Amino acid sequence: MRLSRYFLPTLKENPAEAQIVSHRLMLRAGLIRQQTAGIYSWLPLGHRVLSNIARIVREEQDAAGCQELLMPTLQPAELWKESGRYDDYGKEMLRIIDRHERELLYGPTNEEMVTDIFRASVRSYRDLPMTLYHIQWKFRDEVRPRFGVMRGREFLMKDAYSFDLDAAGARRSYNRMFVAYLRTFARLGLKAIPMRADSGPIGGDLSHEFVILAETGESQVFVHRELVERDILGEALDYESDLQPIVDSWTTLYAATDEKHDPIAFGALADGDRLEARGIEVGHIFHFGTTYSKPMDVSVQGPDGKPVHPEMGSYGIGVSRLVGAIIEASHDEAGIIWPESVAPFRVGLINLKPGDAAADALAGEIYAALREAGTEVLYDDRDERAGVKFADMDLIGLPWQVIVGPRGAKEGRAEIKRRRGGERHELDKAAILERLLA
RNA sequence: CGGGGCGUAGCGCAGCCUGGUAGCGCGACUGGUUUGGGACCAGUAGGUCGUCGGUUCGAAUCCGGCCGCCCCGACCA
Repeated sequence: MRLSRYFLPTLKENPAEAQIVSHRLMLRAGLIRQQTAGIYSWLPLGHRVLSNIARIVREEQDAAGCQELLMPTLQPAELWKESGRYDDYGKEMLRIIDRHERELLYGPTNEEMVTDIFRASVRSYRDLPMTLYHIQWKFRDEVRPRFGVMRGREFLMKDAYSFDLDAAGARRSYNRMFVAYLRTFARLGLKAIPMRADSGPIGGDLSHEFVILAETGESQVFVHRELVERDILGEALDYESDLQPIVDSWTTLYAATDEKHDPIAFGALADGDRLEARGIEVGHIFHFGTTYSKPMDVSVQGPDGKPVHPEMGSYGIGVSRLVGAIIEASHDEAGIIWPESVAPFRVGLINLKPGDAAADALAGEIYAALREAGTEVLYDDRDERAGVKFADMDLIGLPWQVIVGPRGAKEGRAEIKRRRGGERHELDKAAILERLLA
């Protein structure tokens, strides 16, 4: 993509409404624009990031055996009256009346709807276990939206719902999702720590929040250092196997948000193992048993011919929130530093002097070669001063920069710079391509 | 929902107290000079001063209603 033709409205100054760093950078880097309180448009660059995150979430859900579907944003109120939540949910639920005076609502979550879909078509225990998910916009009419996309009213969320025959099956589904979440956040370049959360009406230990570590996080967290150092992606994984040992290995080490913090237990850890940090919640998994399957009268026929209410769980990831959360966890004074997996482009190619024959030729060749190799590259071919291009490129945070100047170009050389850390090398074209395409 | 703040050009702000017909920086556009870290000179365009009403000869400015946005708290993926 040529930057001269790309819609990338960057801002030199901080918009007054943005207080936290991710919000400021998202506005300045041309990722989003606010439409009204807590509701944002995603500009091309931001949309690419959002799509990349959704793609990774989807890949890991599929790998864990979940099936994607897509439920609507608008839901009939009847479903929520069935479960009893229509009155319970309060003003956070956006209620809508259509032309026929039918009551609708903009879904804040989809337990009722997925349960309705399930009960309409699933009859036998043989169809279980089943986990369905979708990635869809949700709306919660927060009294006070803030922090940009981290706490918007409209937000993109992955929500999954598991159906199992019994509690043991539900635990297996829960464990699969637990591990899938660890992998998902790791692939997004984040350190995510599962933390015990309030358990549901059933009690038990099947509720965890996934909190990523970021210096500017909103809440204080206390964790065993080993949890931060583990590399889940480097571990072999078979979703068909018993995952309980893996889950246990994560849940037995100390990890708590400040509400759940137990200073005595934490204090008992060795000095070097105690880690206090700031965190942002980006996911929540939750077993809730038959909370919906009973009142909504869902059952499948069991092996003995008798009806069974399925055990259910739900599992959320805040996809749009993650864009902000990743920035909170990965930025510097100059701007965003995208992890490679979610970067809107992998390479930013700067031609310092468009119009210079040697620079144009070399930059053009590198651009073509990268594109041919399938690498996403944003080519800054604008007629701007060097400083502007450097500043913009640092701001938008692409992982690699290739800088072609007239002097080096004459000798066939350009500079390659890693955004994270700023390390740079002047190399010839072949060496640059080799580094980027290795 | 309680408390506080703010709405003036695309962005950041001054002007308001003490009414007299709107200004600065950045950005945009044109021309020229520049050219490896947000250049310089000259020129141009761009504002129903959130909105409705009141006071006044005259309102961005004073008074009132409404709308919107931000911050702190309570609440939350």
